[in-house]
Amino acid sequence: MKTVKQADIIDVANHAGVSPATVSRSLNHPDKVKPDTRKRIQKAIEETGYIRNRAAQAIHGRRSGTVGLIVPTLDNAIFANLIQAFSDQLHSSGFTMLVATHGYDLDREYTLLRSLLEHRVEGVGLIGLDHKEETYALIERRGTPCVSMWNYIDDARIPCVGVDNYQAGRTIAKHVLELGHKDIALVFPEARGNDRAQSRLNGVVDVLNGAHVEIPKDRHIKTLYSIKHAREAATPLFVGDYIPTAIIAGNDVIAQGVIHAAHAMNVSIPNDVSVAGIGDFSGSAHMFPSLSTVRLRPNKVGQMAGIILDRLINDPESDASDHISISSELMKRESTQIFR
Amino acid sequence: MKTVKQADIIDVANHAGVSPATVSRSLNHPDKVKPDTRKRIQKAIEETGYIRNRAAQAIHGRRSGTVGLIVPTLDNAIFANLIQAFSDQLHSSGFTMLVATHGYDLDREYTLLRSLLEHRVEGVGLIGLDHKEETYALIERRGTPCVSMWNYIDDARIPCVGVDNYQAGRTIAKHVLELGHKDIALVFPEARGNDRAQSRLNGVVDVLNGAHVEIPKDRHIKTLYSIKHAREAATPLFVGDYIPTAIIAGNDVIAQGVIHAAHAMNVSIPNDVSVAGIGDFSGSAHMFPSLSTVRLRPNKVGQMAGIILDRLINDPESDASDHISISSELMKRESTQIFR
DNA sequence: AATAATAATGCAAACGTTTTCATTTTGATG
DNA sequence: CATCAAAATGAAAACGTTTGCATTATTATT
Repeated sequence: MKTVKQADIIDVANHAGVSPATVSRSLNHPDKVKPDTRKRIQKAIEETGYIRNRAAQAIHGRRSGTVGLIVPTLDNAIFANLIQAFSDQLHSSGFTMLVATHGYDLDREYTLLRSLLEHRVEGVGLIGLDHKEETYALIERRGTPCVSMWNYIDDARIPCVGVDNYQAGRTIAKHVLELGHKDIALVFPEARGNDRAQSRLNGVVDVLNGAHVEIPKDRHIKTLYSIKHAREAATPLFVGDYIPTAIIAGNDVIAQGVIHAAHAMNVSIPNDVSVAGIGDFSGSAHMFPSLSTVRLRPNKVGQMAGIILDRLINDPESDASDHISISSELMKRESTQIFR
Repeated sequence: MKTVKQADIIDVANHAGVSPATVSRSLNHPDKVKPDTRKRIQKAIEETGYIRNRAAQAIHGRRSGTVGLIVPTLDNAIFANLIQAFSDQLHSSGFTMLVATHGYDLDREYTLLRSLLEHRVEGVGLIGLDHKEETYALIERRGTPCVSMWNYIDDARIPCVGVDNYQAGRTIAKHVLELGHKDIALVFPEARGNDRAQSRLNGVVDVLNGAHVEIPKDRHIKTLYSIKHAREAATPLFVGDYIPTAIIAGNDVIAQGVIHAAHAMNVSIPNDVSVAGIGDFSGSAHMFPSLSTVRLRPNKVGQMAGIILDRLINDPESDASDHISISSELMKRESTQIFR
């Protein structure tokens, strides 16, 4: 590729026989230039192949037209919906999205935030509320509009719109209790450094303890976030006579792993054991048996977060301390049933 | 949020008692400034909370440090792996990724490309090879480094690294034929405007026709890309006596829908009907029955595309016409068996 | 100690736009 | 046709950096 000299605004101006100022105006305030010249300029733009340089605009305190999004990973169905909705919403407000992923490394998250700020993003979206002090400090110091997604917490330090994971945990635990189960096992991802998982777990445990149901240590399994891992991790639950009557999984993927483990051990779901997930991922409704779970509506979260961020950016006077909880709902399906 | 005056390089310079030029050098060519002053500058940067303005750098013909990625949608497991690997690879070369989605609308894709070029991305990644003439023309006119991902075609107009979807189609069709099946049905997404699906379909059909196996019209089902849709679309295949002995699905999601349809109609997989997919999505290995499919290795594609794009950007002399095919492999699992 | 070479720094121009202010053109009004 | 207001345009400064060149400080060499 040879680096061709790209047309700039001056080339266009010369080509159209006007001053650069007029070209600029024609682009940014079309009503301020005579329709006739505007047409001439338009023609010159096409003929020269001119494309505005946003860097040069941005330098004038003008808007960069970008927002940043920092997520742990893209490679995860959980976030896909969320990000897509967030992106769509902001795009409809004229923003382009800069995305960076940190792979659950909070140090890296901080570095990425700095990098996005170098690009002068007008706002940032973050996932969750578990961030380094430096990260919070940087956002506050610069006054960057910011919204946290996915997790909802009452007293969050930054505006957040999310699922109330704690509530979701409570919902599914109540469901299981109401079916009459007492011998309950938990299969959850490691909660440290993952506030979503922690909140769910808290919700579940609080409800169970409230009903005087204790979970012995060997019935609280920790697993990684994959079907395969969950399957392996859950298998010990199905050996011997001491089998729980219900299992609550930290999310639907894990629940699926649990169900596979049960099948492999010739344990019938839900006749022998009820299994419940959290999340209602695409597919959960179509599994066999279909999975009882809690619908979290990530696209609503993303969309709402986009709206909030847009408001924070364009109307800085607006109350910056929004905390929006997107309601979740129990999806009772085949994988849970009454304890006989 | 009140807009605080953010520190610029001059503030830092004053703070450190040096000239702006020295600050700039200290940042960009640290070896060119005395360790002592460098330390002083570093301190001033921290105290003022200075963050470089990349727009101002970019204006100097310096690099913007961004690459653009335009995808149909993020909300799709197919692309998740791919994008993540692409992003990781480029991040390790120091780029930040600008992402935009067009929702399978090629007009919008063109608009997005323009928008990314306004941001002076140093390169762009696209999905597939089906683009508007304007899109190709714009890329060529500006000489923007560009790589197309996911689909591999011999004579592609731009560098591409992808799965050979045609080959994948051939592979799975051969597998089914080798098992002895002759009564074969196809369940594919609409191929128009989707060159990946089209290539797969071509591969399948070519092999079948080569073996003189014809697919009657009513055994070539079209469906949308979702488990639910595929399930509904495939159901008619299982009514009556005239049931195929094998079904090839355009991808694993559709295959899963087909399997659900079969179960619902009391048709046993693979005893009554063999089902094969394409893609080997996460989960396909753990379904019941586990799905025979073709592994496409999207992460390899993303990674390789990142490498190519980096090379195209940093070494413009390099041959720009790379066409890399990532090999796929047959994953024989439980959902297909020999025709008795 | 004087000189030469080298390292460190500063000055000012440049990058591609936008915008303020001044100037010119246009059109309306008397 | 003269005058004035309004509309359209241009000239030049500004934005926050980087960099080539000039200058000054430092170190090595004799």
